[in-house]
Amino acid sequence: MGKLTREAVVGQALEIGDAEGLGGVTIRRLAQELGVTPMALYWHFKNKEQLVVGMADHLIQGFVIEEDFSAPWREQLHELVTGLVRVLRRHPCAVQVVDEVDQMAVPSFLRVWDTALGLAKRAGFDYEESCLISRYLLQGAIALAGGPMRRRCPGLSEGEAAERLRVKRLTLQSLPPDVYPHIVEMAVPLAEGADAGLYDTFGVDLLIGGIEAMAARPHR
Amino acid sequence: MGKLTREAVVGQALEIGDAEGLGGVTIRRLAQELGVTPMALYWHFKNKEQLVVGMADHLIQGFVIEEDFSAPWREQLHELVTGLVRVLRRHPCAVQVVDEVDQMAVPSFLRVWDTALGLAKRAGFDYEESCLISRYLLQGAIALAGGPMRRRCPGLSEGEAAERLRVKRLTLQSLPPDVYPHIVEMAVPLAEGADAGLYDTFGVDLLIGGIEAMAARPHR
DNA sequence: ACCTGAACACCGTTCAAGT
DNA sequence: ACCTGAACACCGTTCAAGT
Repeated sequence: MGKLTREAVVGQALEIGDAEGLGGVTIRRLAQELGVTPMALYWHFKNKEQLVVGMADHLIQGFVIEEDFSAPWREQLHELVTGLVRVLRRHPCAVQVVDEVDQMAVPSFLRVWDTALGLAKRAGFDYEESCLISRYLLQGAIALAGGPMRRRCPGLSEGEAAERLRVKRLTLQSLPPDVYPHIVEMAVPLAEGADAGLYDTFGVDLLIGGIEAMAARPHR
Repeated sequence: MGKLTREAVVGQALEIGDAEGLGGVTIRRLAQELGVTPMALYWHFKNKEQLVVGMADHLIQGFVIEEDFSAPWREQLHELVTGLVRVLRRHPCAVQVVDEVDQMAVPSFLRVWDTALGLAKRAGFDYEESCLISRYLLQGAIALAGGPMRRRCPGLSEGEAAERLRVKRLTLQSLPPDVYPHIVEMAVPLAEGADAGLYDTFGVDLLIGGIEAMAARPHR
């Protein structure tokens, strides 16, 4: 039995989170799977919140965009968003983790944020606006990574997922059509979610498009 | 002691949630404050999840946008988003509730969604795109209502909030400037969050702007 | 129909103690 | 420095039973 390190704990936590959702990540459960007492974890992490911060940091680690000052800012922003989405997609529980955590406490997230801020400034936005823009972008990327309706459900098998989807579709279809006409009509695409490729490109274009529109209009 | 009704339970739950955050809303706590056994609540709600669904439904209840077919769709969309943001702002815990709940299980949320879907169709988007657009809009509105950094912290007094803000600012300012140059530089606006008015109008314009950009470009 | 009592299987965390 | 044991104050939920 190897030593109990911060990385070992975070790794195991991510494994549980990916398999069963963040709800399954528990100090006691974690300790059990690591062959150790629950209280052992408290030497490595101040509390559970810090454990989740560790998970989030590990997740985003290794995503670095080099600031290429020759490329136009819109392309850089595009790359930033698509890159972040791709990184978050690598772990099923990533969005759940990043959503719950205090993002300002996650170093690797702050790095991404810093880059976004720089790009917003370069695009000509002032201080306050750059803050909004950057938050908007990162939040948007996370929402995109939550992706085509596959949200909030790590922790169920192949067949279970298909069954769940069928139930969701039927639920929507059996809604009263006079009060939810469009939802009933579009029950199929709503339940299934869009094609992943379309979803991503469309979503990113939407985000960047909104920002470009703001950049183009006259500031007071 | 009046009777224990669904509404009484939801009302008390919202009161706790507004004062201390959704984390304070507990079956046992709720029962205690209502002068009743925890198990009494299980006659009125199948489980805690359904309680939260009830909270969410109550929150969005009463927000209805009449479909005005004479107005252009962009104005209607604008009104939809600003209206939703305003409704969510009425309760400090609203965003937390709506974020956690399975939105498809909340009737009043489905009504808003249905309206958004109809407007997207009217704007000329096809089925799949309308699904994306509508999700994007509602998710965006919720994120906006989470607002200028006031996120995730119902449940602390006036002074505590000010202190927390000061700490946050200092934390950001004392970050290593060589690795987080822009964050350190913009620590003040980042920590304080933007002016609420600017935040909302800017955010809504960003959302609608992105959609208009997509509507204007040629579809394949 | 509406609520209680007792019990089950969980949580996070603290604090003193061991090696 | 690194981990354990015992205890505290919580959770959600089930199930049989009361009125």
